[in-house]
Amino acid sequence: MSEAEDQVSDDGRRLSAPRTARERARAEITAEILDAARGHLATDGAPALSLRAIARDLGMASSALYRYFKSRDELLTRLIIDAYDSLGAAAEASEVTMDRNDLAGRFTVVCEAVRAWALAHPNEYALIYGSPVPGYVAPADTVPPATRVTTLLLTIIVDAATAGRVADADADTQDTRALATPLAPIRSHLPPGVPAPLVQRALMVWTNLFGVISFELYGQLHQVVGEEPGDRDAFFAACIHRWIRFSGLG
Amino acid sequence: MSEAEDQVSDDGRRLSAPRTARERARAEITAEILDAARGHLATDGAPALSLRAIARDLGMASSALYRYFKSRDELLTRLIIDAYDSLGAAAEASEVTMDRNDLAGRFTVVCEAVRAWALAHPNEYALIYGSPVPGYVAPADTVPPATRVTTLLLTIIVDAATAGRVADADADTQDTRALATPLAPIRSHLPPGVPAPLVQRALMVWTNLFGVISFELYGQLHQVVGEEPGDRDAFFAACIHRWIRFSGLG
DNA sequence: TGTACATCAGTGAACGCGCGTTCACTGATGTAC
DNA sequence: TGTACATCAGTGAACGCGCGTTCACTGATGTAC
Repeated sequence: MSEAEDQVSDDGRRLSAPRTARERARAEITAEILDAARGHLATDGAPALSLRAIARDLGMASSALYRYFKSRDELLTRLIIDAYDSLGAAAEASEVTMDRNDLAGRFTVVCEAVRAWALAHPNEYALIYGSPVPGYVAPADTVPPATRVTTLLLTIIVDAATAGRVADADADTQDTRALATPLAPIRSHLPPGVPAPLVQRALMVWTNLFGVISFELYGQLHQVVGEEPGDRDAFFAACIHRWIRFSGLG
Repeated sequence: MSEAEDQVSDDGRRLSAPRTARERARAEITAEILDAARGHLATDGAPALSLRAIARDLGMASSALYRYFKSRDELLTRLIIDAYDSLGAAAEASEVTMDRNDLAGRFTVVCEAVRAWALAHPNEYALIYGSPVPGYVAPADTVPPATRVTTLLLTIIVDAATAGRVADADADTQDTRALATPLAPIRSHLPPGVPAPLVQRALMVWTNLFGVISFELYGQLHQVVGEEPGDRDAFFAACIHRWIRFSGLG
């Protein structure tokens, strides 16, 4: 690892260069396995993900996969981490294009990026935000990538608070004390001084964002919100609009 | 069917009396199969639900199950319908105990009943509100029981609106026109005259309720909201409090 | 630069398992006369 | 009330399939001298 640093190839493209042909091939085939796995994810869902089916796709013996992943669970873990990272990267990429002072704009593009990613990768979304795969327990290294989107959303709302730009949190203050202990875990990751009621509101927006997207994806909006082009977009836009006001961003 | 009406037994208990021993046995064994299935659901989740495992539990040949259910999918459908009905009944039972005029109270007990049911039946909850079981398509008769909780929640908010008890929906009116088409499906099931922005807010509360519960159940609140006794209760209570205000109930 | 040895990718057979569904059959329960 | 026939529940074997994982082996790639 310490020797395999990034290099710049002759034509100037950046690549995280595996030096030997073996390492290069290994990286490529690992990527092919993951791609094939994501293909099956999209068709059959995570619980039905089969190493043998992936091997068949790639025209190799199923036992060969064990040179790349120790077990089916390790493959699943990798897919989960990659999905969180893919979603996180998409959200972050949208967010950095916005003016730092346009808090409502930053928030809006993050919500839209999350939804767009979910609609484009429904089974990867289900893998990370759907019901857990039975019998699989996510190891600890899935946690950091999982926090990227959460962090992004909370940061925006907290940025507003620290800049003194939050709207009056009205009667919220009445449960400030009741929320101190329950919200302690997340508040320990935030700068000090963010009032608990605001964190509460931010978490509600966060859960609502994924709640709406999950309902849209899993068919729960059937016969509730129209399915014509633009109907769900309009509904989602109206959600964003109200989340911004609810969390004091605009 | 037309002959198998409800009857009252000698000791006064009401039973939907199957007249013959055969019909009685059939009803009992059907119930045992469903109970065993729910047991496996709790352990292994819906995708791994196995007819053979259920048959083993009941000490009968796996082929015997086909006298009760045409296929695994039919069993799943029945479990889904029963789960929606069980949740709906729990919510309705809580709601009717409240004073009709106490809108916030009615709303609160419904939210609490839904969460309590979900925590008590996590895998049945996942069956109906989690990622869909791959390869299974829910038939039309799962739709009516699915609407019970939704109807209940929307009814309360709409009751408030028709009684002129909704708080001013402030700047909401600006997207009244944009929401007309997207929200047409659900509004066709509501009394006329309920303003679109209010329906929008009601749907946001509805999606948020299930979003919060799903996150709690699927472990997404880990390191966000405390896990000590009462922490999640307090967080949820604070959610309810804000939903009531957000939807104009109090 | 060439050779000897170590590392690694990939094979194919096998182990042991579980699954949904069908089918011909037996024996008990219900029904019509 | 008794008998003959039809209906139904349950059996056990079988079909055809798929799965994750292990193992001894071959042949190619990489490395040290």
